Amino acid sequence: VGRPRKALLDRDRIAATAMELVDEYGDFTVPELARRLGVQTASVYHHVDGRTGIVELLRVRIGEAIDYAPLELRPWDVALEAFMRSYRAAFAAHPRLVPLLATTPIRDAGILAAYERIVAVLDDAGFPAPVIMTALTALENLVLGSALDLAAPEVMWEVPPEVDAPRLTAALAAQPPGTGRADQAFDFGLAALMTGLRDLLSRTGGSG
Amino acid sequence: VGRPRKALLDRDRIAATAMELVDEYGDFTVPELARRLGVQTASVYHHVDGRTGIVELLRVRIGEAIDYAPLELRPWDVALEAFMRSYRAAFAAHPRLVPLLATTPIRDAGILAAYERIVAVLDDAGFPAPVIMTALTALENLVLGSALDLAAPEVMWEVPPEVDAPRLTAALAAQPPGTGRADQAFDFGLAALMTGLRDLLSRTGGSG
DNA sequence: ACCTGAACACCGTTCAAGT
DNA sequence: ACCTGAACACCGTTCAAGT
Repeated sequence: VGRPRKALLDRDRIAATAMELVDEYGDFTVPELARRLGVQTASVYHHVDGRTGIVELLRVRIGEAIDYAPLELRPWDVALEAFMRSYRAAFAAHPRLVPLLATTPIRDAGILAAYERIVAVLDDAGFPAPVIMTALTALENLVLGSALDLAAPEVMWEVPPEVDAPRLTAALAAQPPGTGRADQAFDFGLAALMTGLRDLLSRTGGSG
Repeated sequence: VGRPRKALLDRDRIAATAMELVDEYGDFTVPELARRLGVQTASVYHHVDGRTGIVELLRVRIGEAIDYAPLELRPWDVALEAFMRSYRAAFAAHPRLVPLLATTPIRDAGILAAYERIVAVLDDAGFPAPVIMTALTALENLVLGSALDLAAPEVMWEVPPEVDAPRLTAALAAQPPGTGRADQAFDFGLAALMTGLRDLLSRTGGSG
């Protein structure tokens, strides 16, 4: 009872344990978290700004898991595509966290710095200024939409027996087994967006 | 006190009022809902299967707001693109509902019937069976990712003053004013996916 | 069948009291 | 500064009691 000689808790341990709970149960509560940390619920509040603050810690963690090195690659489309893959991979490591973060995308210094670099890459490549934000938003939507898909149980794509949907059932059966449906959809979407961007550049921008 | 001669509540009024609350506040609680319905909290439970059941009612409502007529159009790409727009428009009418539904996509009879028809359309157009589910998933990801974007406050895309991101700031300033950034990103993404699908068909499928 | 009032377990959060 | 124990408001849900 009273302050221990060495602190029992710190933000890192809180974040790591919350992440464990989300990975296991898809969500967390502060009492649950405290129990796992071997501490009283109220103690947690001395280190973070409420439950919201813990979710923010998890958001930052995901942001830190993104590998920004691909942005150094050239030409622009190789850099962009590789970065988007690393962005999505960070979510894929903790799919059940995605719905908790989905309301508001990551807007920490790391992501903003990455976006600054992406804008520069697109700008230098010759994209017209008015479309750059459109492209960036479309790419982010792709990553978030695909990340949500990772969180959805595969059962979501099963046709209930009482529903008569023979061709949908056949299409489901025709999927390459084992290969992740979600991964393939992301690959397809990313390839399509990249082609769209290259087309756009050759039509409206370029060195001419 | 006791049962009234005519029922005060029904599922439709519950759903409509819950939708009002979500539109206004971005969420709802059962006591809030009961208060607005002029009824005791416990009364609500006689008509729906808990709070989860109410969310399901809202999910169904969104599904019913989708216009399936575009699926009758020809050729296949016109039908598909028009349907995806109507799908997304249903979410756009209640953007703040999206995060509540995001965890699990709509899987009611209407959507399954629509997907059955889309699969048929793609199949008849000549798409190879193994890629049809990939295409369908990519399209759904686009709609859900863009719908989440609708729910995000526009402030999300502001650069905090302490962050040095001049080119991102410039790109934000170069956006066509008034025109929805979210809408344009959806348009771009949809156009890119449609082009990707047409390319895929001409390479792997077709009447040859 | 449908509404009420009371109850229960649980959650997020605060705060005075201790070291 | 950091942990505890107790407290508070609120939420989702249940249930016996009434008509």
